[in-house]
Amino acid sequence: MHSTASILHADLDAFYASVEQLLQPALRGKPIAVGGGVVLAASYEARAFGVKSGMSGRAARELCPELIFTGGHFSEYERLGDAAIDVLASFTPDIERISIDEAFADVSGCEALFGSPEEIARKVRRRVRDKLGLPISIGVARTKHLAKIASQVAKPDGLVLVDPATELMFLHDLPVDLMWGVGPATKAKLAARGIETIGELAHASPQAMERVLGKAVGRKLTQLAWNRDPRAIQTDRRAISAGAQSALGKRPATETVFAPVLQHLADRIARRLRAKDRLARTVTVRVRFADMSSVSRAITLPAPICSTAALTEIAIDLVRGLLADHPDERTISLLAISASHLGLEPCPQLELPFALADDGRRPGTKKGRLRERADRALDAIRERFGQEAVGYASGALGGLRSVPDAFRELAEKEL
DNA sequence: TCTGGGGTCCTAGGACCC
DNA sequence: TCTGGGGTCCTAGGACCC
Repeated sequence: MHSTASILHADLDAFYASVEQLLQPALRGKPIAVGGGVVLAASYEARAFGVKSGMSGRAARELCPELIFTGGHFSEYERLGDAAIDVLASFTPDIERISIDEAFADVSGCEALFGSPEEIARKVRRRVRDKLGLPISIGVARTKHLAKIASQVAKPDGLVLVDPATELMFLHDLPVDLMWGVGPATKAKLAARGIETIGELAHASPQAMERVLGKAVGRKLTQLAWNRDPRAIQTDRRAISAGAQSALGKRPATETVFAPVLQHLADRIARRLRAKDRLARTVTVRVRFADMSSVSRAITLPAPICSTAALTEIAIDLVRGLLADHPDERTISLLAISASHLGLEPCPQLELPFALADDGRRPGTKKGRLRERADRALDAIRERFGQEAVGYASGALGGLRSVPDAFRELAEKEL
């Protein structure tokens, strides 16, 4: 790790909402929410009323009667997010992108060319403001963890540089839940022991922390509380799983309900896998019931898959078994599929037959190959004529999709 | 405020092997 | 009759992040 503060954490402020206020000047300075049925993003003016992303539109309106809802310019989010990261990348290639609106950069060694880390941060902020019209907050510190905290403290539209000489004074006064990895559950466990600041966590017994929070979390948080963060910037991170889910409201737990939804979810995932020549060996399904409790089932296959049909059948099998184990649950509110154990090899096109049952789940078998070909043909048609041109069970879902596909895609990680 | 969607990592227990 | 210990893979659930 460096002894100087050369890690930047840059984070666009209320990104989707800021883009809408940029594109629609009438919305500037007003409480706005992107979305309708559900709040996908809220402006700072709306957040002041307690409006948060994920909230139902109705709940948000109750908190803030003058809230303005707007549709999203999803392709603009992608363009502007990329452009902001490009500004950062014009100073250093050592960048780790966390999401559409957030990235780390290590600018050690850039001093001669561009000035101190603080000067670089100022330039980035000015350039993003001047060229793109968007507010971006930046934290500068010696470690990733502290830079991230600094950018949170800097928000909105600010810059915070943490001097290594006084970093613990800065860190230890802050509340524990500003730390990466401290959410509601951990915060409550710590509060129960009288720990509310990062300094109090730092001075607690490490053994006690490991007992209360678990070995890994206890150890990690103790280290981070002393700003001992060994993580370097990771420039190319690929996803280790790909999933899709859909909230259903309240629907009966019957096959006529879950099968078409699972087929749609499986198709979304399998298409992404094929597009990147990836294969999955483990399939996990999750069912959430009416009371919001959820249960999962997983299976690891002897050979990996990427066909929509195979993924669909396996998911349906798993959900059938899961529901059979929960006969009292008659209502489901969400279905999810996740594919993991991702291999890199492309789906075989004409390969050797695997010595396995010809159930279509093995890409190397005859049936598997036919499915694979049919899928690729559909993928090609979608590529040319749009995602809705042909598809599995597209009609069966009706008005189910509460969130537009374009919004889902923004959250997808590179496979 | 009855709660979207895409991800990552950790834990604990069981199966199985040597 | 009782029974060690380490390693790896798998499953289910929980917590967290953006």
